[in-house]
Amino acid sequence: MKYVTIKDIANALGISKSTVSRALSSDTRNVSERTIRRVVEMAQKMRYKKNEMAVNLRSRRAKTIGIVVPEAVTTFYLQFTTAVQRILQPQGYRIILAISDEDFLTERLNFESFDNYRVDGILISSCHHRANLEFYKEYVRRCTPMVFFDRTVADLECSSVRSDDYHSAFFLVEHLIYQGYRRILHLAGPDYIRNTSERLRAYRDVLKKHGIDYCPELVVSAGIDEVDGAEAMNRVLDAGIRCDAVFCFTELQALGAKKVLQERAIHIPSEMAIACMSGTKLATLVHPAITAVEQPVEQMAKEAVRLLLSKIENPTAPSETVVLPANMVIRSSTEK
Amino acid sequence: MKYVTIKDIANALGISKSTVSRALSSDTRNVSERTIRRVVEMAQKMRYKKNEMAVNLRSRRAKTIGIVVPEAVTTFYLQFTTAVQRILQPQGYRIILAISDEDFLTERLNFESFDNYRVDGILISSCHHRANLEFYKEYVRRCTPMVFFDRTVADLECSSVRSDDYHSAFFLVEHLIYQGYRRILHLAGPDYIRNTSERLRAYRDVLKKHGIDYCPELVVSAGIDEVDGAEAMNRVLDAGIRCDAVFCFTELQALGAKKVLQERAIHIPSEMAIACMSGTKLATLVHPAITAVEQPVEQMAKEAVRLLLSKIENPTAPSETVVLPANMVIRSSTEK
DNA sequence: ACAATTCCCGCAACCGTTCCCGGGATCCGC
DNA sequence: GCGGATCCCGGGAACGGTTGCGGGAATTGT
Repeated sequence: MKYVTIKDIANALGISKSTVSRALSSDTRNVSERTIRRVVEMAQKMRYKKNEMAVNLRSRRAKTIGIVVPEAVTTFYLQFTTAVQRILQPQGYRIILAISDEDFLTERLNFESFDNYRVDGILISSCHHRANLEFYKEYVRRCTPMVFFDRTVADLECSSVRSDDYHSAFFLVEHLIYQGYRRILHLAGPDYIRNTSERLRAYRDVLKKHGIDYCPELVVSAGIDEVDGAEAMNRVLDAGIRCDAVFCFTELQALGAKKVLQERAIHIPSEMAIACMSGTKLATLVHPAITAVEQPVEQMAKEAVRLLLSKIENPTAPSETVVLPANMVIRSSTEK
Repeated sequence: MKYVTIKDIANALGISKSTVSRALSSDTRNVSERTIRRVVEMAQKMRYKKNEMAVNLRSRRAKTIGIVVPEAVTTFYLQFTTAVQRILQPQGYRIILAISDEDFLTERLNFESFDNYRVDGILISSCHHRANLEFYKEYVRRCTPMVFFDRTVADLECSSVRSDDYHSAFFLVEHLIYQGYRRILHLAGPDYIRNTSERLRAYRDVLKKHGIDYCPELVVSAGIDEVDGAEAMNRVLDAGIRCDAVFCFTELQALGAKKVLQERAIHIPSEMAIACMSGTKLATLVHPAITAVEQPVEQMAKEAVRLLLSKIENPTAPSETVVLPANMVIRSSTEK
């Protein structure tokens, strides 16, 4: 458990620790080949491991990126994290992941912890787009390198990456209409997520475009997970509200709703279509597979990393907002 | 971007940095109440944030736990991580997560990186139970506090936590038999995962117990994910191999197999039952819901943390192997 | 009034590494 | 043989905290 230090190596070889340090970073013009060989061999023999903490303190760079995600139930954030890791690991960065568990106080704690730890930069998907606004602003003011992704925040002078929610929602709903569905139920998201209003706006705009009246009873607020989706679906059916398609805010909602439909022996898609935003592999795994809008995870990770690295290099660089197109994948749940 | 240090506070107040340090840790018997108040106020005003790296270096403790997981596709490891975080965060620990992506070289890199970083302890689920054996042994020999969980490793003098694979697999297969299924297909796991042989052994033992002949063609190796499961299922059906139930190594395999069955209009569970190990919420979300063995995640996290903390306190403490019972949840996919 | 104790605070070393600076040795050219 | 460049190496100050030790001032006891 006692770790060997460069001082130990220096003593063993009877040279100074500065030389050892230089030898280990193979600074060829300041230390002879022979010495390098001797040091490297001794380091190997003594099983020396560089203490990263000391390096970080000295260099004032942690070589670490923090990622704050709202939850770890959906695989989306993990795919994102994995993608970021694949890009940044070869560049010598460590990735720290913190899960806010949909609680904005935990999120704040996680964020502060990263900052105390002097990470080089932070990627964050906010779990509440208003509650922590002032908190974020403070960090933005202090030029902490940070980039929002997926669940971004309005009114903030900060780089962000998200997919084009409005248009993809628009196309998705319009697809339902083209398939002949008319009374489209919308399981909306909670109001603390910014995307909720975007998707609702798209929904209304599509109806207007196609001359369909907007019925308030066809829009129900339904949380984000499968329990929320199932409950909402049951409420609607029990209330006798007539509809022939469901447009869900999340994939989990859709799975919950789908299960309710199947248990009630309502056939998908002939009696009721189902489609959702935020689709992942899950939507393809079930039967029937669900038509969904999928976020371009890899692409988002790539852009987020690019923006973050640019902020790290120059904290006062102008912010950038990247909006990526999302893919709509049509599957059997909406093919009449 | 320039962070305030205790030295800055000391200068601003015209006192020494030792006093500031003591005041900030509210060392009441070595610094006066008045000074503490002045320091705390000034710290607040100057937006001082303690540099954790410096503290760690000095105290020689990173107050950090590293978790190495094989993949982040299944939610199991994230639930585990979330659970660990919930236990350890209140105790002032940070959690670092590294994803090996089922690659043992990446795993090695991740592990070494944690060690270089002098984390207090490491929780690891191995992605290959043989490839890195010598590597692990070296760390065990050096008394690095580490605990294996879920995918554990044999022949290693190290604490570990896993669920009782053999018995739960046994019960699961036996359940199929009690339901009247006789020709049970086993989609086995890859041989680099230790559990593969355990589950296969259980499968054979159940058959023997019930006097059913073991047919080699009913055991096919099938990777771990849904693509593997679907391919294997297709191969078996195309080869005309007769069976009336499928016992899957993983949940994803089961979902892949289930999809193939449904696409071929083979009814579940009347024509073919399906059951799997490593079940999560996913198994409940699909229709019909899949009978599965679920690992006691929270319990595993609790035990893993307990074992790890004990190793951290006393690195030479004797190792312990904890085997927890897993739950079998019977669902409609196996009810004839 | 004086010794003993208590109370605060500053000095300086330390954690393990990097890196600037300076100095001795060797080499080259003239 | 001498000035200057080049090559290696050691000393020591950082990075930002914590902590043992010691000392001066204030308080207490007799």
